[in-house]
Amino acid sequence: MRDEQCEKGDIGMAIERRPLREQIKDVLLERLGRGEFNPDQPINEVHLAADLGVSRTPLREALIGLEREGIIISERGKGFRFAPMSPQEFRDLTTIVATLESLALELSPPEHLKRIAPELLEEAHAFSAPQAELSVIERYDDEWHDRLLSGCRNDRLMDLITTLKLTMHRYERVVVGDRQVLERSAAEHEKIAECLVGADLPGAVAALKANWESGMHRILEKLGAPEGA
Amino acid sequence: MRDEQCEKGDIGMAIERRPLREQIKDVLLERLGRGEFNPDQPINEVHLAADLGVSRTPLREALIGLEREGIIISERGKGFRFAPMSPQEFRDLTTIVATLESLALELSPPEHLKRIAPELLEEAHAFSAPQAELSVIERYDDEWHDRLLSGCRNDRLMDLITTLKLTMHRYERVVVGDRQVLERSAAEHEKIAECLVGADLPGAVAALKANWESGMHRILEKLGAPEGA
DNA sequence: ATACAGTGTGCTGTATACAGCATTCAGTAT
DNA sequence: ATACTGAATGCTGTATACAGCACACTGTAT
Repeated sequence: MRDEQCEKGDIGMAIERRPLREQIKDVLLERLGRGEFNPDQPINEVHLAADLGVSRTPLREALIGLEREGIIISERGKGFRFAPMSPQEFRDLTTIVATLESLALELSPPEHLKRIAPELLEEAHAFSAPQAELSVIERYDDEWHDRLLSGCRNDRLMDLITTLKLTMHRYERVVVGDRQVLERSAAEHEKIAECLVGADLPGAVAALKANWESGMHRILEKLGAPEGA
Repeated sequence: MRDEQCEKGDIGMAIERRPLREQIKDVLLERLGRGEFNPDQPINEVHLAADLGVSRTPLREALIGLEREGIIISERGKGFRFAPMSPQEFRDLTTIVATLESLALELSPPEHLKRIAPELLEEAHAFSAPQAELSVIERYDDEWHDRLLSGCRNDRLMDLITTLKLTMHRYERVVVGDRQVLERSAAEHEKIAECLVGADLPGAVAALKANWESGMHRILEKLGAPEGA
């Protein structure tokens, strides 16, 4: 952790100082994304702080920061733990994010959507190309959605979507690397983009919601969860 | 702060121990609601901790907890401050909450809505009654909306709505006590309830959104903000 | 008068210490 | 063997200490 800090005194380099708690949050999220922590796993502050090379104080502050994002839960006397995962939670989150992304799309200026629609379509096509590298594919979905919503000027909404997606990434990791699943995703992106090219916003919104709905089913299937509510 | 803790050893009383940081959060929210803190006001941790009778550590933890809820902002080297208020932020939040409440209403079981619709209508009428006490009126809006959405079983959605409303209460305090404004609110509640009594969910959703929209305009007017985006 | 450098002060961010709590283990009674 | 009680241990939540930073003020140069 300390090795990653910028060296003080370098000339010409903008020194960005971030609180340790923010840096710790990033590291924990990265490790979580790599599967180093399990759902419902208790966190031993002393051990983890030693592992990260910091004292317990900024670690606790980082964990409290992640608590509100649904990634960590805490209970007095028992400390912090990684949040459990459940199919119901995933359904709940998907419903919310689909609605919020749809809202962001609706709030986007039409001229902006008109401008980016061809790029979005081209990228959906490119993703389907068999020569695309798998490591590129894995990040494709988030970036495509980011670009789709890049016109939305409601800052709180975009912040909220980002935060909620952080929580959902724990579930999505189940399907990373499944090429067939991601190809279906690209076909759905094409559908959305085609609607935008044709200036059919309601159609695009409906296709976006369908994209989330089918994505939810794919992941629930992988989790071995029943389809019902 | 310490005087508010339960005495250890009382017989027959369930001892609920909550971390100090959670208790501090509650106190800060209450004081904020009473107008004791101003938007954009810096927080002196040493002074505030002394004022609350605790050490800086749980206060910092509480502030970090409130940061995610948009009530506090922090910057390295400058500490914490109460979030500024801006008409644009209020617009953004209102748009989000209106959408999320509408989603919650749509997710509510129809039989539940059918059952509570008459109560909702009755309460909207009761609110219009001139004999209602002003202090009762002030809490009316939140409680009415809570009951309206009491059938929604998406826990994350309800949690999110509650959180976002915490942030919005800073703005709504501007109009508390304005009887005329709140009477218009009740008329809008009646309209929503009437749609539910008539099993017209789309109509209720539209009326709910209109309720938020007009509420937004009322508050923006009070803030002296222009109507444009 | 204005601009710049240095110093002092108060505050912030983090490390460490300590008291209390939750859990586990050992000993005793039935 | 099982149940209960008390002690030990590890961990959590909070208090305190300390180093570094941000800002205001003072003195000096132009």
